[in-house]
Amino acid sequence: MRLTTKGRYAVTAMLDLAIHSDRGPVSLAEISKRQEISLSYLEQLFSKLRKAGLVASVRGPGGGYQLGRGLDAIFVAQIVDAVNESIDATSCGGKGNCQQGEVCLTHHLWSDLSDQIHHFLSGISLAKLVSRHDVKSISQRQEINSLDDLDVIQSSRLA
Amino acid sequence: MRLTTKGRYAVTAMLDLAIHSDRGPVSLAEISKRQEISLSYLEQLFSKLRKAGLVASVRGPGGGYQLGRGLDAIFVAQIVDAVNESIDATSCGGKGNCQQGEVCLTHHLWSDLSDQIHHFLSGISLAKLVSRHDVKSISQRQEINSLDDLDVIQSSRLA
DNA sequence: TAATAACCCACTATTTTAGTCAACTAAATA
DNA sequence: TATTTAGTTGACTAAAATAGTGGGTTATTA
Repeated sequence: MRLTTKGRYAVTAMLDLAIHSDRGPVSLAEISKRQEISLSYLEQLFSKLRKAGLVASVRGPGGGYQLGRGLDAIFVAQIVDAVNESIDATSCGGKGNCQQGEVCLTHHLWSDLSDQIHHFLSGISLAKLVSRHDVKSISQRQEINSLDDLDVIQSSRLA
Repeated sequence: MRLTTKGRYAVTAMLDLAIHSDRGPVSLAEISKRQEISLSYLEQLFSKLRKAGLVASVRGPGGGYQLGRGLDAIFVAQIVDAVNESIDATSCGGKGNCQQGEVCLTHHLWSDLSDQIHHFLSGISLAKLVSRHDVKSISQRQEINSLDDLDVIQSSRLA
C-alpha cells in the first residue's frame, strides 16, 4: 500500500467524475481543466483505472468516461491500488538469510500494518466521499470547523 | 500523509530498536546489518527521528540510540510524519481561482481523507507492534472485514 | 590517546512522478 | 463518406523523491 500524490490525483479525478457523471460521459479534458491536472497524465491514470474496471470509456464525440460500477461499489483502496503498481515483495522474500527469523518477522509486521491500512481504505466508498462533499458545502454555511463535527454529521447521515 | 518505503524503513528500524533496546543503546550499525538498510541512510532517518524526539542518542563507544519515550507513547503516524516532510499545501491554497468552489472542495475532501488515515495510524503504538511481533499477527485470527469492526476493536483496545 | 559511534555535509545514482508529443483507432454526426 | 471528437498507445523528457556514498567532525569511554 503506497500513498502518494499519484493516488491523490486519481481519487480526486474519480471524485470529479462521480460528481459530474449525471449528464453523460465526462471527458478527460473537462477533468483536466477543473482539477488542473495535465491531460496526458490523466490519460495515463485512466488507462490504469479502466484496466481495473473502475471506469468505462465511451469513444467519439460526446464521449468520455463513466464509472465502471455504482458509487457505493468503488472504494478508495481500489483506486489507489489501480494507479500504484503493487509494492515489491521486499528483501527477504525467499532468500532465507534471515537471522533468527527476526528480519522476516519485522517484514511480516509491516505487511500486516499495510493490510490494515488497506482494510481501512477499503471501507471508504466514492459514495461516502461524495456525500461528504455535500456535507462540506453545507458546512461552509454552518461554520463547522473540526473533523469531529464532520464525523458526527456524516455518521448521522449514513445511519 | 505520505506512505512509502521510506516510512516503512523508519517503522522497521524503530521496531528493531524497540525489540533490542533492553540491553542498552543500539547502534545504527547493528540495525543496518539486521534490517539490511544502508548505514548512511539510517543516519539520515534517525537524524529526523531524533529531532522529532522519538529517539535519543548516546555518543561514544557503547553508544547508540534509545527510544525517546515509552513504547506505548510512540505511534506509527509520528514515525511516518517524522521522516516524510509534511505534504505541500497543493494548488489552490490561496490562489482563489477555484471554479464554483469545486476545486477547493475536492482538495478539502482529500485532506479530510488524509486526516482519517493519520488518525488511524495514530492509534497504532510501537507497543502494539511489538506485542503483535510476539503474538504473531492478531488480526489474521480476528477476521476484520469492515471499517466499523476495525474502529470497534481499536477503540476498545485503547480504552 | 585510541577506538567507537553519533553527527553532519556535500555529492551521486536510481526510481518515481509528472508531463509532453505524436501517431493512431473508434464512434458519431453533418 | 468526411470530419470531428475523444479515447489509446508508446516513446520520450524533466523534475522530484528515494536511496546510497564518502569524508569528515565531535563526544565519550576504555
